[in-house]
Amino acid sequence: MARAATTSDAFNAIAEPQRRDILALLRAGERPVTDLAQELGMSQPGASKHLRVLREVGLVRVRGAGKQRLYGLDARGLRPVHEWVGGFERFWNESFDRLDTYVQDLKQTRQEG
Amino acid sequence: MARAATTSDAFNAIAEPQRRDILALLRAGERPVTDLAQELGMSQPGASKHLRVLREVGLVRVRGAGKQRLYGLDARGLRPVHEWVGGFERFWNESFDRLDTYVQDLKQTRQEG
DNA sequence: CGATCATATTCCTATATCGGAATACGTCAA
DNA sequence: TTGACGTATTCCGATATAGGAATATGATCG
Repeated sequence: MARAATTSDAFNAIAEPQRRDILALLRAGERPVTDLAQELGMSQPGASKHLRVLREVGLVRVRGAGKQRLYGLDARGLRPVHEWVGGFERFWNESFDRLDTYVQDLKQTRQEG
Repeated sequence: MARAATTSDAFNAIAEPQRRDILALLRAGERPVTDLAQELGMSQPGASKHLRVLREVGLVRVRGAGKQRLYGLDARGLRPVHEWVGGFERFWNESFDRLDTYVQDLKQTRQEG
């Protein structure tokens, strides 16, 4: 098998830097495709494709506005990502000396299972 | 071009669910490959490959212990991820006037695939 | 040395990407 | 309708994956 689809979840969708850039831009409000493409220095089809991925994982919503289609942020899908990564917070806040001690501590008290 | 390498950064490395599982397990302390493989129901070569990716992005470090190699967590690389995602926190916590407006809009306009 | 355990790498295949170019689709204005 | 604009899709090629099987490397001990 190959790598999981970019559309399989938010983790995969935001692995692409350009898609992260798009999401960041959309915090300022809704925008049409061409706007995003120009601002981020990518082609219009390129932007459309990235937006399709973001839409499929639910990180972005579209709304027709005349000739244009306005893309807007829907950040709710990022919450699980934030929570998962947040589960490691104590580990990057600890110094490595303390981390080693902590690890040894765990080894000794691993009886609990 | 193809998708960015899984080893290009933490974002890509943690896009794979099994690698996230490995990292989660390692919070309890260092572990040898076979241990991880068995606990997560994957093959030994499979675990080794995932650990290689994690090591290349610096999320994991190894230390030889006799015949074994103990893998340990180095979560510092997750901090940038946490911070990036955290930049959207107010958007999923917000009461979301804009989103609500948008939803009402949808009811009036036509659907979108 | 030779045997054995622990781990890493290689080879293979099916699949999925990203980007560019060309093109199709959709909507509005005259 | 026609034309023009905004956007989406399709086709293409190069690349890279995850996983299984087989094998290679490494370390320890008798």
